Amino acid sequence: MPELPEVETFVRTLRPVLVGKTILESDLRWKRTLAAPTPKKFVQEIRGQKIEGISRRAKFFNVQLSTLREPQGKPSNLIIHLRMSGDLLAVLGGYQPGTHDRLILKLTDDTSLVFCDPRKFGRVWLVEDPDEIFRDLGPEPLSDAFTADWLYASLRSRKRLLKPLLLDQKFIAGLGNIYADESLHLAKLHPLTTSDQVTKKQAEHLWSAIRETLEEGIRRNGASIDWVYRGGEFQNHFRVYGRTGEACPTCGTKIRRIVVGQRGTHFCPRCQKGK
DNA sequence: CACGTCACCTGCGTGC
DNA sequence: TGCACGCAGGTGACGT
Repeated sequence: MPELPEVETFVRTLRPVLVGKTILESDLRWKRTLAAPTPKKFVQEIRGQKIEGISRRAKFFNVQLSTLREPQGKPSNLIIHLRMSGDLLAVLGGYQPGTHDRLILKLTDDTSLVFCDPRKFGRVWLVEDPDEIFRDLGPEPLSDAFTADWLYASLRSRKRLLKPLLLDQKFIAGLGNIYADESLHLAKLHPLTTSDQVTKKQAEHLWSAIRETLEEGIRRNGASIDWVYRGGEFQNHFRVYGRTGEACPTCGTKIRRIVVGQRGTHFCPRCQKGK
């Protein structure tokens, strides 16, 4: 489900609800959802931990915890990735587990944190050092580290198709299929353009297109599609994603769909030339 | 290093 | 109505 703007929206919604609460009990309902440590260790270690903060890195949640139980308990981090169909919600009052709930954390103040994930692709880690998970990620596209110069140099230094490159989390962290297609359309770049043939000017356009698209996604509280997720309204402002055969908002040409790197890819054949 | 293919999973919409 | 099929917001492990 989520890309950077959706995760960011979740973080902003969950933060005021979760911070300060303590985890009383955990209910791991699908073992493979837990990537590390072992279920036994996880259930033992997470009990009694207090939620100090919640932040985002790329499409990951990082829930920072501190142990109140033992005097020298080490601070740890609950890392969550929703992958395709995951959902994370805080529920007040008695909670009855649903069919697709994979992990439920019972918190103080009669609150539950529910990780629901129909397709079971989502993963949860409990680690001391979040960098263990984040180490190989590329720059945050909304941070100062992501500059037009950096993007230009990085595009030129490899020879990759733009679409799969934008989806590569080691290159830039946080874009997914929707925001990659939308960014390429805004930048007027064909998804099959080879990265080493992008001009400086095009790189600058792509840089601002990525930022604008992500910022608009966040401003609209993310995109809600299909039966998963709710709340956002960016889906009502897609220019190309999921609009195969409809008119390009810029020039009216019919949007085309091709498959690139096994992913559906939407673009305007008139606005996005170059292949 | 870059690319293709498969695997992991369930559920929904479409067309016969 | 039933059923097969294609599609889905992601990523990692392979092989070439």
